[in-house]
Amino acid sequence: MSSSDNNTLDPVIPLSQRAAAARPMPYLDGLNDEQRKAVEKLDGPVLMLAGAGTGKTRALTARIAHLISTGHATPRNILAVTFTNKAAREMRERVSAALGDPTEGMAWLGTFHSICVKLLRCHAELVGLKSNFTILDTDDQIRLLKQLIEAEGIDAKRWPPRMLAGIIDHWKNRAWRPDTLPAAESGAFNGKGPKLYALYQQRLAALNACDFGDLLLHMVAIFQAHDDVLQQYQRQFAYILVDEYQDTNVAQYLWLRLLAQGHSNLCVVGDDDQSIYGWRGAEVGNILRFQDDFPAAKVIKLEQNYRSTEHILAAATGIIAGNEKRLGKTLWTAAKGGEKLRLIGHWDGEEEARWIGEEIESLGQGTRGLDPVSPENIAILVRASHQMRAFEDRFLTIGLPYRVIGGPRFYERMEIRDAMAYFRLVISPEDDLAFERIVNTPKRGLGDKAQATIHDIARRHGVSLLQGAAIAIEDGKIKGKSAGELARLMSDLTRWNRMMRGPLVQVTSGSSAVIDEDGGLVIAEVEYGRPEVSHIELAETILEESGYTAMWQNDKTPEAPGRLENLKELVKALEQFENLQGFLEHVSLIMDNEQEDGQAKVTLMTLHAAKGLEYPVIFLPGWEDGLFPSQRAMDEEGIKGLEEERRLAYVGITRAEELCTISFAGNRRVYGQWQSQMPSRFIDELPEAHVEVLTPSGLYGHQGQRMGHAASPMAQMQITSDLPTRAAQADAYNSPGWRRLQARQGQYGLSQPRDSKVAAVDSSAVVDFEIGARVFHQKFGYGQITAIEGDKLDVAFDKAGVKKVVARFVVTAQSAGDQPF
DNA sequence: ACATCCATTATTTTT
DNA sequence: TAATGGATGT
Repeated sequence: MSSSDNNTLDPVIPLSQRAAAARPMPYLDGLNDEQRKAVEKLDGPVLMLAGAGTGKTRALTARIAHLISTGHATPRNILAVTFTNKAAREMRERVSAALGDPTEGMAWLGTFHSICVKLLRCHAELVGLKSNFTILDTDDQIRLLKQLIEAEGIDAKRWPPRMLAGIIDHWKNRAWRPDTLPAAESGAFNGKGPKLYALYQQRLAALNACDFGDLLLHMVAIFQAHDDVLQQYQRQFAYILVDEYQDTNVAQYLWLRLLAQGHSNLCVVGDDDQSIYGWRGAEVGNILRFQDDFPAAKVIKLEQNYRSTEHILAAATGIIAGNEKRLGKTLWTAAKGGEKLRLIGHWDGEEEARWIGEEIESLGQGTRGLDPVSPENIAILVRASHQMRAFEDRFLTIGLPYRVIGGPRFYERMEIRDAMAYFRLVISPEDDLAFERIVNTPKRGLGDKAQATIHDIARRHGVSLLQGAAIAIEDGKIKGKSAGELARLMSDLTRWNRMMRGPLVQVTSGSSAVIDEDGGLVIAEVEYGRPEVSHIELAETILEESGYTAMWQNDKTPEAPGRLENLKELVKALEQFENLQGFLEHVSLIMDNEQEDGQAKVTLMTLHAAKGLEYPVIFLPGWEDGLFPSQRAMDEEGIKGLEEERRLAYVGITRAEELCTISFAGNRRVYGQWQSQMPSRFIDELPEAHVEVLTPSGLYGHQGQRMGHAASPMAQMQITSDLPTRAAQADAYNSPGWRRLQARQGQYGLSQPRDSKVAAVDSSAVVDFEIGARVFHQKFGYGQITAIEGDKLDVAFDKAGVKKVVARFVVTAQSAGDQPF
């Protein structure tokens, strides 16, 4: 927008805006037309459909900058919601950069949860909480549920607390409270679900606590029941922006709708094709229905992709086209050329890992005319985390540095949670869950019996467990060594609490009477200002004096040093906070602990964890039916599940900038059992014109020989015939792609299983098998054919049991020499 | 109260 | 296979 335009601006545009338009808006530079529309359409509902790699974060941050710099809103009038802290942080940084000014304000940029905590602390009393309520994490939640289940006399083994937690979570995602639970849910958890849900909520209220789901649910309840509060925030949040809208659940949807009601200045950004969290309550319907909810909505599609080559985009587009319910977008790129997506099959999972390891090494050298690729530009994306093991094993043996993203979060680790329980108990002595966690950690001789006693007494007196413990000792219910240890713990807690609150200074004149924490009357004056020690020193003291550090120092298990390391990390993390309270306040919501040591590493993660990320080189292993798409997703959710899996495939492929390699294995160990695998049905959905098939170094040549670099140019070929588009068809081995792969292997004279004494089975050999014939399989050993279906055989193996195997993985026993190796 | 053994059961995960 | 958790034994 050049300044000369100002004079010709439509007079309808307010002066403020015209004046503002005269100011430089660098954040608008370089936006494409669609992005720009999304940025400039500030009022009214906007649905920004942003495909992968289309610069949505850029558009979103520019929009915020535009809102502010045109004077439409001040930072505190903008509500910007994300799903993860990482996304929030990133957005905050980019808004600051766009405005060329460290954003003061933007107080309401954060995750759904962090924003709700903030709001709920102000209005907690409206849902029967105190504003200092604690937030339970999954672990606390499960322990609490377990108690409730057992109290109901239900067998916790048949009806595991985890399951109930899942059910309650699901209900909360749907914004169902115990009193509004649909009748259809009454049978949940053996019919006890609804009752336990109600009990659980009661228990939470009594503990002055809530879980993650409650944060939203309580706010929705408050907004629904207290119009004045709702109106206050409707006025305050004049403009609302939501990132990853396709991931919102019902509760989040309701929350947003309540807030946006009225002004409707709601801009949601998302991609229905990247909705991969249905299993945890996300409703794709929210984004699909947006135009119905807000008929005036302006829909803007961002389709120009700035990330990937045209082949990669075409492959992704081909895959996602298999889904029915879509808003419909087609990614395109201005950049031409690049590598086709590569496809390769392997004998088994280990070979797949070996091949990828070698491929990464050779990419590092620069191969196939590509520039050398450093490991940090490479990621391996798996469907399920157990698939990572093969890669870790392999990378460890070849010394390839890697990092794993995901896995248990820092603050979920046992030692971190223990330490935090100590802190919690120091701060709030009535935190029963924290007390339970650490009474006997380290061991203080307080076993089940002693703990039950304390529980009992506390309940009878209607006091906290800590106070109950004191009574138990006084009454002599706990005696001897245990009593001594317990008393020591209690006095320690009191002492640490004093250290935290600062010294009590005796005053000679003008003294005042104060009731102290233990209920005693003291003549004292609290000196505000400096506590005796910093919260960091206090934390160290607590861990030291409680014997917690010593416990791990004496532990001889291999993970003990790591745990001590983590404790040090924890203490270090405290530096970012003013005090322990501040730390605990935020730790349950914030704290993704990703420290880098600067070494270039290959990244290993799940497809889910990869959403939003991009890498020049991506490997997508394990594309086998049952693994990916996951059997369970298909069994439990049917077509819906399959479509979500397909979106996952789409997400995976679109992470790649330059090179994307999909692979699968013919055999894989599943739960310790070797299983014959069929290539993923998604493989045949790839548009062949954009795929290059790499002949495996040998579906049979799995052992011994290192064939140099497996992707030798000689072995490359391209598919030229048509792949029919087909929906899920059971037998992938009949697919043209697979048949061609087979044919090619024959042609290139692949090596045989080392232990087999015969030539490769050509495809005509399939018909030679008969029921009852004795056969040999490289992995399963010898066995007898019990059934033949097309090219799949049911074989009763001598050792491995009955398996369905593909005929080409089997040779006749005679030709193999029917002797065990 | 603690150690050891056996049975069970296996996605995806943020807050 | 391998990790976990609960029951059993010392």
